[in-house]
Amino acid sequence: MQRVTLQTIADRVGVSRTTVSNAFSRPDQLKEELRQRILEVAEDLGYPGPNPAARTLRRGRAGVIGVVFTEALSYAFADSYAVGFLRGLARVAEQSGTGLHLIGWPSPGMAEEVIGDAVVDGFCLFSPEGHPLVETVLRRRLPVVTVDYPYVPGVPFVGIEDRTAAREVASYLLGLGHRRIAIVAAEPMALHVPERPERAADAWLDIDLTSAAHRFGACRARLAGYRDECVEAGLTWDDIPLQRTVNDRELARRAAERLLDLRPRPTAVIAATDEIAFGVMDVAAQRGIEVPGELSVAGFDDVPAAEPAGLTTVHQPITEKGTTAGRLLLEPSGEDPAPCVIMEHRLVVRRTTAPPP
Amino acid sequence: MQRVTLQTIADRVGVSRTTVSNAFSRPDQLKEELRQRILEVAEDLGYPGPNPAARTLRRGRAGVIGVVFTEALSYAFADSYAVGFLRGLARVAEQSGTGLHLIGWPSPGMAEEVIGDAVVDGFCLFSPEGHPLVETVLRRRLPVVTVDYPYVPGVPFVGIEDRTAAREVASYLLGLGHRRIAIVAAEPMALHVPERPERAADAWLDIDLTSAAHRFGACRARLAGYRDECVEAGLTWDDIPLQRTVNDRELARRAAERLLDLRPRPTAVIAATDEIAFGVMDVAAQRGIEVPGELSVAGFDDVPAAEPAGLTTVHQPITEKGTTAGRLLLEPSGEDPAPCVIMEHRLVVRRTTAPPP
DNA sequence: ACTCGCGTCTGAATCAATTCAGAATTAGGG
DNA sequence: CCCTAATTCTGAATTGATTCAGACGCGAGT
Repeated sequence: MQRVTLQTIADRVGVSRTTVSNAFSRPDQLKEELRQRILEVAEDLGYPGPNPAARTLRRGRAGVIGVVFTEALSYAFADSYAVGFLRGLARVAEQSGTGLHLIGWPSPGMAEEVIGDAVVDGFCLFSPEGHPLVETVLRRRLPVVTVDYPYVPGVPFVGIEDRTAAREVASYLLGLGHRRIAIVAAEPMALHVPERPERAADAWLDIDLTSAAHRFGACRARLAGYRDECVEAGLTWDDIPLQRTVNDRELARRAAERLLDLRPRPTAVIAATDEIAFGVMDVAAQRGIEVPGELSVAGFDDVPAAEPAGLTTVHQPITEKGTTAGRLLLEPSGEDPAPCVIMEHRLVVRRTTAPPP
Repeated sequence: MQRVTLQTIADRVGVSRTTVSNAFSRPDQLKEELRQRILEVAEDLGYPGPNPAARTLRRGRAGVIGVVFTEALSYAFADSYAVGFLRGLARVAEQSGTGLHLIGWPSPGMAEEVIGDAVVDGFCLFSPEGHPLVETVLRRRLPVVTVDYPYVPGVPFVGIEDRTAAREVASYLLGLGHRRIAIVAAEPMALHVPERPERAADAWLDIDLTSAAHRFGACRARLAGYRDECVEAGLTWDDIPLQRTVNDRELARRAAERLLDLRPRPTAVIAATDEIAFGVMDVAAQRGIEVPGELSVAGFDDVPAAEPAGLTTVHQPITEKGTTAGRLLLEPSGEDPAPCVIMEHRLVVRRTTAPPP
């Protein structure tokens, strides 16, 4: 049997295709009686409704925005920061009847195709620092908003002062008297090479300082902030134990193990994200190291689990970032230069930090 | 300026539209040299790549599946059960380069349109018990898989034995010696009317027992299970304190307050979901009621936060449900009758339950 | 009787690609 | 030099709707 289209119905009812189209999309354009008859025939024939692809093609509007993650989606859903962001984004998207098309980066090459094939009206780039996907998305020449770096000229941006906030964390711990501070940095999975020597981080880090102000990722900015503050306090950067990992509790545990194996053991660990901080605390708990008695731990993001866990961290308005990004995308201001929203952050001191023993 | 299409490029290069199309989609169909020239001109003209809507229309395949929630999306992202499920679904979707189109139910009417306009190859209905959206989705006549009820004949299904599992929870608490057991049931937001008298639940509940085995929602099945077990143990159903709420920690607190106000106070509360159980524990903590010393609390789902919280609950394979649903949708077996996957569950006893004081 | 306007409905153009049969060109072998 | 086969490219049909100018009939106003 042939597929049922508007034409099938039109032929059956004895009206034009246009009229059938109107029956579905513009009820005021035809007599109610005829409309009912058309709808009835449509039902009889098992018509699934106007084909969305055809409709989108003609209308030039999809009613969907794409949200692009630089990690696999299955991974994004494990990250409560990403989920909180999505929550905010979903809120504004829903209000305007806009759908959300989620796109992850499961493997090189695959996402490029998905992005090229995404039937969307715009993209939200989530924390895509230095990721090849940025190019792919920009090529589509659709409205874009970037969240958490990089700042691309001409593209609206939502973020916080990561570097400043990071300094505040370091400053607070230094103020408590910590001198043996260790750092766990986060980097995108795509760039993560577990075997690489950790101090190669320096090259990675240096990019921050030499290139244009915003041309680096949030987690690199945080690392730079930690460094600024430590160096200013008189510590030697090269002596500060540093581990790099991805934003995943499980993987972070390995990095934490290496740091807590050091002798003398650090008295404080600064983690670039809460998720990583939890990994550090897991290892501490497992080894019977008391937090904060013997070890202070600080995170970043203030995800929902941070509060019950008593984690000292930097609070940032996660869902508000989502709503803001959504609004920038759905109600483009046409401003020039593109709007660049920097949101508030604040150091939240809880129960995982204390003066060194 | 005109929009740039394949034709624009074709005219400029002096080849046919077909050849330009091939340059993008079938590189093996033309000489590399010509292809390079075409790509160059495309770049010059700012061509954003083949239009996905047109491509989808012609190919008849979108490479996207729709995931339909019966609550607002912003709400789904707050529910770690839903997020865990999505995580599993995303895993298999990504492997086959399939995108995820998330659709919530922000308000009546809106979602219908979004579903009708969704450019997708199939739908996953997430826990849509008795929801009007089910009809809307089925009308699209695309492949569908349902998760957690209702079981629609002919539609593949993934779920667990909610009713049996619920009995196990009740049985366990009864076995500990509890007799003053209270229940907090969950129902979809769409059906939730806060002012309605609680015992009207009976009418709601009775539907379970009179209609076909699977024709009710997961949370109703759970409630039925609690009842079965309590009644069998000799309790009078009408004497058991019952509150209904939606699956939200915040809202659950109100229900919990009402239950913990009762005199004599229940010695155990069974919550239909973990999220609700957390709400109950919040209130208990706030009032200084000791758990499990003075009050036992049991949940359902075993979301990630349940373990650290020590919550006694029913474990179900959340992400596996997602991967299974994804597979049923992406690799349709064509089996008849439609596959109906019932996954394993297991009562996990932790630290929130103990014998009554 | 004529025109104006209104409510309904139609026809043809359009959206931007893919597909497939076949034409034109090139290459190789005898 | 010619025939065959492979390679490279083209034209026309197709995908399923929306859109807009205009046709048609009908009642009201002049």
